[in-house]
Amino acid sequence: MKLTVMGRSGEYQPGVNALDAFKDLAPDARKNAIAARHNGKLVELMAPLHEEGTLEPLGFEDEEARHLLRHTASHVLASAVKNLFPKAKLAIGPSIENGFYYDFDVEEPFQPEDLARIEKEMARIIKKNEREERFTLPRAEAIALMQQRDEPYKVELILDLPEDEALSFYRQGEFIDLCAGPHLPSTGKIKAFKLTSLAGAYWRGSEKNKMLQRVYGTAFTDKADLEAHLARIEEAKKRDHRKLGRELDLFDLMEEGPGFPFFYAKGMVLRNLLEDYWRKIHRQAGYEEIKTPLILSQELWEQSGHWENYRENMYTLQIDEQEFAIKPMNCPGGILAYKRRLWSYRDLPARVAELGLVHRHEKSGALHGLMRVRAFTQDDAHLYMTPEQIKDEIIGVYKLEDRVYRDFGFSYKVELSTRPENSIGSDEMWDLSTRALQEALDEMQVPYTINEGDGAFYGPKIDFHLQDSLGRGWQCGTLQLDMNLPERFDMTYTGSDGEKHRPVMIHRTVLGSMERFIGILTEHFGGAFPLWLSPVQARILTITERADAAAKALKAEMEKAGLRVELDLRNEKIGFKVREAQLMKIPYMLVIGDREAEEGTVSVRNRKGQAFNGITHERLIATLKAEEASKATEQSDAFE
RNA sequence: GCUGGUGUAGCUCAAUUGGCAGAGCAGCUGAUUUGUAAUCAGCAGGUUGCGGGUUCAAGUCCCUUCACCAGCUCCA
Repeated sequence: MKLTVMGRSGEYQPGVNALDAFKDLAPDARKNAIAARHNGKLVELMAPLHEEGTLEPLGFEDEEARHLLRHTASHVLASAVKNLFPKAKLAIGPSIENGFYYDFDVEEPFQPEDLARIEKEMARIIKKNEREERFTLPRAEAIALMQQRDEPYKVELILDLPEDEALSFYRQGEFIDLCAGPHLPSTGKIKAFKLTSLAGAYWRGSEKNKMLQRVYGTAFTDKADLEAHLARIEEAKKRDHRKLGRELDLFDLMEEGPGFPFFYAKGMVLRNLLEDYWRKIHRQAGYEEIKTPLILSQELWEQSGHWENYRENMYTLQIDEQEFAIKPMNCPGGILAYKRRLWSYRDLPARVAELGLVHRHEKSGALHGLMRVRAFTQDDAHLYMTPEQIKDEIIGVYKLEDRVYRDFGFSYKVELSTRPENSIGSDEMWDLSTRALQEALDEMQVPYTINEGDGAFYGPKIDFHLQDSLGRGWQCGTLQLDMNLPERFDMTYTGSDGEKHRPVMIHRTVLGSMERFIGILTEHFGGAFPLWLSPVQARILTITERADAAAKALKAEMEKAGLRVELDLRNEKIGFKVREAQLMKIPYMLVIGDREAEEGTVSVRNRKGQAFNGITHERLIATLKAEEASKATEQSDAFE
């Protein structure tokens, strides 16, 4: 049979493997190959091939090959753990983005010091360059083997696999694991690895199950790549919004208010700028704005279904012997506002926005800076429409979301979440709503993934996910289609036929919550916000006190133009003042000494460290105003 | 909520086998009037997260609790 590698062909017996074919046809590529693609399909290098066709060597740069290498690394980890802790039971150990993990059931949880020991043992296994040998067994023998080796979790896994299939195993020295593969031919290809952390993780991801011990690690073919990866993580930690929030005096959390963030003066400037922007684009998109109460009666929450489905997350209180709850969502209040009067089909669609402060009792372990808090302001909106208007309204919301994320320079991922277990409403309603969302996405040709069973209890939803500095995804925008609450609250509008009809409702957010969005923004820009969002846009630095008058005059002039300016008149050296302004990531430092005071100019230094001398006040203000209006994320070089 | 880890001055971190709680930065005072990332000197700053226990003696060992960090679960 004929195999072609990078344009060169050769004749082979069926059962030849990729390693042998590369030896003849692509000896150079063989060295870096950690896997191969055979007629478009990923194969391991030692797997016998039975079909003729093309064979492509895959190095570490290939994503699938990378996963394969790290999957083998997870086997090395498991085999090292079994050597050191013979009683450890194996659970699962996949490759993940940027690394791998393996879950173990051990009597004593691992300690951080254990990682070094395990790493040492892994290094020994890698040095021995043990072969990964695949073999298959019929189901009964597979179960017997795993029982004999005392691996109850593996037995449980086998019992869930199809009954008529042979099961594949990999042997690596003494170590044997139930595994679909594919793998490296031998452990020696793992040239650089590191165990990064320990954590608990529930067996099969359910908190009803036992908590196992998870060991995380990462692996590369090159030491330098590993170093670079670890350095990148260190660098990303410097962008952590919790650190920057404190350093830049924007916001913080205190022990006295777990999950209840403080916003300081500068953080509020940023927040108010965001709100200004938000109000403007919503006005343009045909929304009106309302505000509903923080506290509403328990009865209302019973009617909405929140009491039944969301109760453990709600804060409650008693007023004059009546039960009330602090709102965890804005919809019931919005619905009451809708029901205050009669509606005509001519009034629809109605788009009603609300910056609504909600409180939710999140579990203590879930809290995370501004990303996951217990009190947050959703940039909520409720859209009421006739069934015919659904698709257009979904598209309208989607376009608004897309436009906003673009304005901030974010890329995002879209997920469609379907009916969860605890839900209200009929099957038909769920079908209809889910299909409407799907059709709208398809019509706009938006790529999305489906998140089965992750919808709101009252309807399916489309979620928009943004990433933080460490690549963790956070849901910000959401678009939820709801045919249930209109039913529950008996919402109506009068149609052209004079009859009462049921409106359809969309719940949506764009930023998600002001808090989370500010957290993401802070990390995205590493605290160096674009000029239009910078709490302080410029700081005037004097060389000596002889420049004080000129500095004050410039500040007044800039403030008149609507710019946010600070003055640093302290008796300090200019280098010191520059350093402090730089650390606060202030976009423009305006230096005034004797020369500038006399000429009526400034020396402009931007955040990137470039300095421009002899800039007139008019030019300075005009340039800054232009950069601000453009919403540019890069600093202006118009001073050159 | 669960598993593991960590809590020392406003911030970043020291403190040997249990033996007098310390440094840098920030703050205050004084001197210095300075040209693009740290001027010098002095002063002050603490129930070592909270509560209990062991001990002649606890930042250090034990228990409880709170908060934070990583992950799991759950979610904007």
